[in-house]
Amino acid sequence: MAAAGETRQDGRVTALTRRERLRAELERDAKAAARRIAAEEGIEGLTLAAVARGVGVTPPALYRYFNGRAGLIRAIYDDITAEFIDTVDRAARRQDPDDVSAQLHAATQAVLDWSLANKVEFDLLMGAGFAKIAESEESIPVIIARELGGLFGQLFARLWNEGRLTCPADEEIDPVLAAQLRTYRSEVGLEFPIGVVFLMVVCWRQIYGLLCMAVYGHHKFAFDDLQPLFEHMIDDLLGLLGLKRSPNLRLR
Amino acid sequence: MAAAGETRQDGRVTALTRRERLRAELERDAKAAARRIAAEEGIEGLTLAAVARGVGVTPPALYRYFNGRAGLIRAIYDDITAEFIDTVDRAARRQDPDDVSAQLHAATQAVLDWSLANKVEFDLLMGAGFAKIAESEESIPVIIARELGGLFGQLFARLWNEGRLTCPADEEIDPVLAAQLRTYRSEVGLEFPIGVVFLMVVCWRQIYGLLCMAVYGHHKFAFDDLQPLFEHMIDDLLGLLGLKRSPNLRLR
DNA sequence: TTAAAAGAGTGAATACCATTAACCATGTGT
DNA sequence: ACACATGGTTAATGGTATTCACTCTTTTAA
Repeated sequence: MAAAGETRQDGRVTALTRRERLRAELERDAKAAARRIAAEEGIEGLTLAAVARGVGVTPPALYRYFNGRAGLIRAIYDDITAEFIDTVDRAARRQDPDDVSAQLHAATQAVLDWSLANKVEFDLLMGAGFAKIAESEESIPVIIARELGGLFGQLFARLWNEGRLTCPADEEIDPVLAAQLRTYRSEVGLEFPIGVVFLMVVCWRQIYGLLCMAVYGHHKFAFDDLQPLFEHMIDDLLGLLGLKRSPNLRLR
Repeated sequence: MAAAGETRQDGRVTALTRRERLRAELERDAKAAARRIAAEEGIEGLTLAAVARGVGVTPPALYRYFNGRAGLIRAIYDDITAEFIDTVDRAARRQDPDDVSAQLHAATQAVLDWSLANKVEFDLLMGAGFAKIAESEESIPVIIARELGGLFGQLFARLWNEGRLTCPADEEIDPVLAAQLRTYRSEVGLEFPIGVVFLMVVCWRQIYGLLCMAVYGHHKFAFDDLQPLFEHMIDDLLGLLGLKRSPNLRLR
């Protein structure tokens, strides 16, 4: 019976005790159930009771795994962030490493596609759901900005280093805005002039607008498919960076 | 006691019976309480029980006034829409009637200011809250777009009629996008070429992005005050329309 | 090997909430 | 004065989060 002596000092294989394995499984299943329910019913329909039913356990049991409903949401928030960043990162890496235009294009398209395919998750990461999580936690606000900003920032850095960007000089930027850009730069860990940071923010502001239009759909009555508007936007933005649409774009 | 014979055939003064007056008052108070609670607690904290407490009545009584919680939210949605449009409209009308630049600028600033001062309401009108209401109701999706689109559309119409706009010709626009623009134009009731409609949508996409950044605050860690970014944006957008910032702008 | 400790689940209890139904008081109009 | 519509009540149902006390099992240590 007690033949389960897997736990070795050298953590070679099956270094997990039975309890740890079951715990990991239930935690994984609970988060999966939570995401499925949230996607189907919306975030307000995500109840501990429903998750408990989904994994065949009573609601109080979930308190051994998450800090209540808020803790569960926070837990899937972290998963979703990782998944989102990974998706966008993969889309960029699928391009020719020297084709920055294609990488920017593909990454942006991936952001739109993921957001449309995961509306509830988008709301949690970058919409109203974010605000609720952010007010209770301290470290949250920077996560998504740092990860996504870092990803796009690498591409902007390459453009800057190649001398292909035209952007305002430090002195031309309004002092208040300049201070904000410096804060952003240091939080995200970027290493180019704030004029380039300004370009990033201008691009993001436009992308984000299209994203919210797509996800929240208050113009859905006319713009059911936002791809045409996206095509125009991406050309605009690439132009702003002195680029043209790459002929070698690979969208999976 | 029954001396309340106000109801005349000619509805001159006090054409309201006692019951009607009390009903109107409670409905008004309930909606006011609901908006106060929503602003303080967030939309998910808006419960019928809390509203009932606020107006000194038991929860079931509110069912005589609203179709449950969803009906109450729908009711304040209509109020909020009217208030929002009125606010923006006033800001535009406060300008010189011939100064279209100032009117556009002031209206846009008013949109930002109102959104920041009424984040929960913004979410209801143009964010995640909208999507939830829209899926149950049919007429909803067009309300805010028609009202706001009509308001800005008037100004774009003047610019177009004065021949000051440069925009793509009908043939230059991607057919799918053109169809969407025509749908939008007819729903909102605009009367200029779809190239001008395209300009409107491009502007709105950018404004909306800044709004969502401001309201949902996922860049708040660096851009606490979005006014500097707004200033840049408004110059960009006015430039896109062949305008310059008006020296006669009046922001209340 | 065996006993203590830690962990993970349960059921019961509390306290909210929405919603419906039955019922009662009162204002309204004939 | 009387019938009726209106607007409120209480009670009941069923859903939710959360805490607590308790039990069973696994793990760990003597």
